[in-house]
Amino acid sequence: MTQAGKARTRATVQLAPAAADDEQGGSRSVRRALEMFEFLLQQGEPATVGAIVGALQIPKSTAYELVRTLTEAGYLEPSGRGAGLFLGRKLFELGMAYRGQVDLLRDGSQIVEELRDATGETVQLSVLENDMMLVLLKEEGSRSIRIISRVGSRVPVNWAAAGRLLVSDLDDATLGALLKRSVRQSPTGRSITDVSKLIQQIRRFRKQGYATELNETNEHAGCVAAPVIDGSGRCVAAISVVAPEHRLGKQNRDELIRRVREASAKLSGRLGAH
Amino acid sequence: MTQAGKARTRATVQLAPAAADDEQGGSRSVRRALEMFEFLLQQGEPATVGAIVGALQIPKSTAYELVRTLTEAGYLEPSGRGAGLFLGRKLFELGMAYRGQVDLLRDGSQIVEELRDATGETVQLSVLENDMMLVLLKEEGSRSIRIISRVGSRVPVNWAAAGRLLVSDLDDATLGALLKRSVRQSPTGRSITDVSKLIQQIRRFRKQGYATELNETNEHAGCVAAPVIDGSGRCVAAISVVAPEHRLGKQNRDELIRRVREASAKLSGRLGAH
DNA sequence: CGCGATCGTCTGAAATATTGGATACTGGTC
DNA sequence: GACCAGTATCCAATATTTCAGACGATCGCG
Repeated sequence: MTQAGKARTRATVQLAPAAADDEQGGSRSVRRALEMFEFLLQQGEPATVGAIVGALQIPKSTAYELVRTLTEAGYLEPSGRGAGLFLGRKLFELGMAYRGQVDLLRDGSQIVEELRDATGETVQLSVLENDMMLVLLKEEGSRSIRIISRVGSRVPVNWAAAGRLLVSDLDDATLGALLKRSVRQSPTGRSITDVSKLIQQIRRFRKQGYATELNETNEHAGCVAAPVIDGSGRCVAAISVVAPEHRLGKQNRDELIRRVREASAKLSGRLGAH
Repeated sequence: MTQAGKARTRATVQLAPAAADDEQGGSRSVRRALEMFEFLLQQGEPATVGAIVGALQIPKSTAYELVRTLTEAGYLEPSGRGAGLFLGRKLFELGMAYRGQVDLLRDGSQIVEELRDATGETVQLSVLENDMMLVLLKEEGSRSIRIISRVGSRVPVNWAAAGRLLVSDLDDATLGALLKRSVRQSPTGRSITDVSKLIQQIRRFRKQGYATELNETNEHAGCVAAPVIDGSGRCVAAISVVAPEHRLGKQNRDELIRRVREASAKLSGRLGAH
């Protein structure tokens, strides 16, 4: 067999720096299907097959074939209005099944909503994944503010109060390495990027039992976060409230801190923390 | 008659939906990956690769390959404790994205929870899909009862009060045909299976604005349901409360009916019904 | 300790999906 | 009515995945 080597004749279009998750091996079509999901997830809105082809750089015919398979199975569906496809209902069902299986989410989604209702602000539940903070749940407050993170988005841990709590379990060496890898300057340029300073701050937040942040990732907004601790004592998540600056005066802030800590303690209790 | 202008060049065989999800064509690996999801969804609990191989009847090597691809991408993940795999977090993220896009679910999940909190009973939101009733959302009540349907499960419309409302839009002919195809005897053997009787009952329920059922699918339990109507006047979903028989005495039942109707009216309003 | 059972990886031949381009079909514009 | 741009399907050659079974690694158990 002329095993023509692996000369990956990549269509030369060396566009983007090639996403890191460009693993290879295994079924190609499956990876592509997954990429389609992620593309739509990021978009946050329906896209036409043409758009998908453009974004993912895959052949038209293949894309149509894939789309058909996924659509028939309910994993994609034609957007209600307008043209284009979006994620399908089946994915919702699967997501709910996942939630039902995972304590953190099953109990967390309820507590996050309670906190949202109690404060009127946007509340998030985040975890650490791959050195970054991942927003798992978000409930919009009544007065919604533009916040940087959508559900599913990943941001460096130094961009948010919650992120700093999530890594507060690590020992100095590990933490330092993680920070060195992942720290980025925030949109507003106000977050701490110096690793040793960050470590100090993180230690303080942990001891304190909550963390706060103002204007670091978002002009005129800040957040208050508290750690969720599981049965083994590890910080597995953080609950945070995002609020506009003018509602973060001392009085309101103290109130928010109290409520956030209360909520995260409640969730920690449900996870078996003592 | 639509001018037949050009004879259908290619008899576009958009054949019947074929209840069986045994479609073929398109990427095999993708279909298999999807089957794995559905298998885990049905199981409701983690499974080993071996179990999956057995259930889906696919070659071992292929299964491992697929599992690896899916696991690396976060669509499957090793179950916390014990061995086995389960649905992964990514699916949760996608599910939430879907929810965020669909009014029915975005608003519905909130309203369902409110109703659960108000009544303490298990509340469901269901839709019609492929002749069957599909439970999209479920919130367990404080005193949980064994109910036949999990989220994602499909049951014949004659098994539940909600199901009967979901088909109440259809005209007699269509409704009759649907019933003839899909009606099954319920677990307790108590639900109506006679098509013309069912149609009568359905018409009555629709006029009444709510439906009830007792012991038909579940000994010692019953449910109360009300229709969710969208902007165009169609019944797109139904909210139902499941309760143990002893809490369905006239008084309690009337109270539940009132609350369910209230909740579904509220959701209908959010969807643009007038 | 050795046994059987399950888990997980690996291999090259066989089966299958993928690909680019041709080809219709749609809908809107001049 | 002709035309363009975008959408969607079809085709045969080819590259890729799939498959069966062999193999090593683990695990549980008497």
